[in-house]
Amino acid sequence: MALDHAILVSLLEKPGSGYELARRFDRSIGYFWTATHQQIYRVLARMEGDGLLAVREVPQQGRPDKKEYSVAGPGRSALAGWLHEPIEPESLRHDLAVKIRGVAFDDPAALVQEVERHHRAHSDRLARYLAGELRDFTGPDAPAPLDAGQELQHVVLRGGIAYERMTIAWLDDVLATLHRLGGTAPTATA
Amino acid sequence: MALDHAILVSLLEKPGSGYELARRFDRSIGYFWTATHQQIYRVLARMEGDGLLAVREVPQQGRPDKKEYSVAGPGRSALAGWLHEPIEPESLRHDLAVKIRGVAFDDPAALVQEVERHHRAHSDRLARYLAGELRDFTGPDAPAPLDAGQELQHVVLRGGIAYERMTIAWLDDVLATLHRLGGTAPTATA
DNA sequence: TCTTTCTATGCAACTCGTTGCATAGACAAG
DNA sequence: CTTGTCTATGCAACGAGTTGCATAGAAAGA
Repeated sequence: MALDHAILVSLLEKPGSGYELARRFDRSIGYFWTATHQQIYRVLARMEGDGLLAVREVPQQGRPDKKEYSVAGPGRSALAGWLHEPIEPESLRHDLAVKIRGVAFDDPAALVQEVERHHRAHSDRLARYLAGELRDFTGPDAPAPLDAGQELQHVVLRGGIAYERMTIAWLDDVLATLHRLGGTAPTATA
Repeated sequence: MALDHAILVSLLEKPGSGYELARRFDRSIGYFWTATHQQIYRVLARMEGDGLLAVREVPQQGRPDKKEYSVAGPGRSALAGWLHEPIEPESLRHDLAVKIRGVAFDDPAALVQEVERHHRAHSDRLARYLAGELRDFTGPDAPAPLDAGQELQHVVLRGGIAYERMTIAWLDDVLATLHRLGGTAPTATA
């Protein structure tokens, strides 16, 4: 049910339409949560039906009307309640690790390109995160004293950055291991 | 569909029953994948129906009979095919990060205990992983020259260790941030 | 002009994953 | 002797998440 709460947080930070939420989930919220527009529209409809959200039809010129959602009183209470409930520490689901162990029954060299591809993808993400950090929190154009909300956004972003750095270092380790096992020289990455 | 492949890898490493698989998923495979016995039984039944697995009824004394599954030829091919397909770099789903951003609309101090609880859980996991590493790979009782399969298991375990270390460091960062915002002294953790 | 792209919303079908419950024999502890 | 725990398998229902498709107006480019 955490998508519900992610939506509540995002709408509290700024009201918006399902479409806008979907794009936020591709950007800042995407550091730690992903969702497709389908999921989002479905959940918005349900939460509005339950009275957690308020809708406002906003006519626009040059583009279709949109439904702007904002958090209603009961939605705020629901979020507050959830914040005080304990949640389980999450556990990983890492496909690539399955592949790595599977390659014991196949050719280790075959996985090198795949690992390099992931290495590039994570390096790209890291670059995007670092650019965002500079823009919003640590650069010259960032607000001088950050408010509480911005401090919290920053610490979450630092988590994303730490995750990408850790993953990149591990993928280097994986490449070195595959190299040792397969005798294949790893090509340069990033 | 990666559960299918995780099961194939696990059964190639060693054939076993659904019950045994469920326990492996709580242990070594659990470094990077989780599954309940329900999921496992359902997937085993489907894969056997598709001819990917072979079953053998094993009568046991003092306990119920079990069905020992092993990988059939088509299962091996299916795994090999998947190993050569590219997969998407995974994206995170981190409930705690949602909570952290949500606390901007609540009391930051309220989250301190929750974060400390997660800190302890990850410290415990790290300790278990390190103990496993010593036992199976780096300690005096470990096999002296590791074979390819063990090298691959080790590099995956190193990934789990790196993940837990990174997470613990980040939770320290989160606690310090909450402390700064809320003026609440963080209590000692682990 | 025609195609593509962007904004904006949504249905239908499906797979994946979780939760609760049921069964059943063997063993250990109270 | 009853309760609880461990092995071992499974059904039913639900909720979460993905994929494919459909619609529709406006703008931009070939």
